[in-house]
Amino acid sequence: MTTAPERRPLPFAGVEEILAALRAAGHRVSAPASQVLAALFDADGPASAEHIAAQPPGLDLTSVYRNLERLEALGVVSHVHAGHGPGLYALARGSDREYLTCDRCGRVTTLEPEALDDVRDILHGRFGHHARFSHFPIHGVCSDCAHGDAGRAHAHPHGHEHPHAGAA
Amino acid sequence: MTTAPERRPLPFAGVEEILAALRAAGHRVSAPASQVLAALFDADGPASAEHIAAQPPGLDLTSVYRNLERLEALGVVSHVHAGHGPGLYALARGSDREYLTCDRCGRVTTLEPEALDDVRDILHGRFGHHARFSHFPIHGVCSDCAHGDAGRAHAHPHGHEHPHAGAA
DNA sequence: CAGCCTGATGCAACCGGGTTGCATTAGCGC
DNA sequence: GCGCTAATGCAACCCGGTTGCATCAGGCTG
Repeated sequence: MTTAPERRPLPFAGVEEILAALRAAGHRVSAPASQVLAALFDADGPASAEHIAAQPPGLDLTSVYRNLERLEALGVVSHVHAGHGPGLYALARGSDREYLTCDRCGRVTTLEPEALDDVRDILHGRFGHHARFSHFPIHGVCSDCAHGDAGRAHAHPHGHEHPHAGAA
Repeated sequence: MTTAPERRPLPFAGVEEILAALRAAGHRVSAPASQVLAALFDADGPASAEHIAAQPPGLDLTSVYRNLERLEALGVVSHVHAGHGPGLYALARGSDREYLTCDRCGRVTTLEPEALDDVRDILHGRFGHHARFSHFPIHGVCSDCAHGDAGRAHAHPHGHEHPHAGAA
């Protein structure tokens, strides 16, 4: 799951529907698989594999990564690289989400893709570049951090953000 | 040098000027230091530490990283994270460069910062987000890869780009 | 409902990018 | 030329993530 995910996200309603899709794709539904899904449904924003593995009974990290990989191949999950930390995984309901991340507090803001259509148009017109902000987000400083505390913000004063979940 | 570089890039003319600045800052000018600088002047685009270390006599990677760190602290060098691979380092002449990178061929395109002023304005107006594309670039697919080969391109067919130097 | 095939698990080892500790080397100001 | 101290270069380590492999168990099949 290290390369850019280009498969279409699937629309789906609940865990059961996804488990059915897994079985339909020839996969088995094991306890870790459902726990990973449950964690993704619980999270309110992209979450790291480590965060997902830490859900109650305690999952093996390798298994979490392999489940995320399967789910991503199915179009049910996508991941984003928000800075230096671990990749963050989220359910890929409907169309591709795009992200803004704050380099100071680590906040990840999820956007509907249309919200950046004009930006994409500018980049395409000017450079012929087809920009995507879904796998590698737009970095910068969020409004809170910009004026709020004149610099470093609430969450992670070191600039070494450890984002496990952010805003939806 | 793992965090966002926010110091102002210095304008400078040549290696000698930088060496003088190093000495003025209380640093010593050793052979590895000059070799790193020479490699940066030779490269035509951002280069990885490994690439820099591979210059003829062969430098120790640790030393290369430490020199890059010093140079970055001086405002002479900046680095950009272009995807999953290693960080890429370049001379930071004048103002902050910004970057577009192609996820297919690994090409890194360097832009003058004014080239994205309108994009920054949109993002600031719409989300209050102060975007920077100098440390984490805009990802996507370059025009060559987009139509050219209808997909994967010239350089690194695996999508596992190994960018050591790109376009200036 | 038991059996079997095969996919999934969980552990350990490994990998790439980068950092840290530390003894040794060497800049450079005096 | 001396000596102080920064810089080097090696080894060990860290973190995020992947791979190998023996074991376990999901779920189709009879």
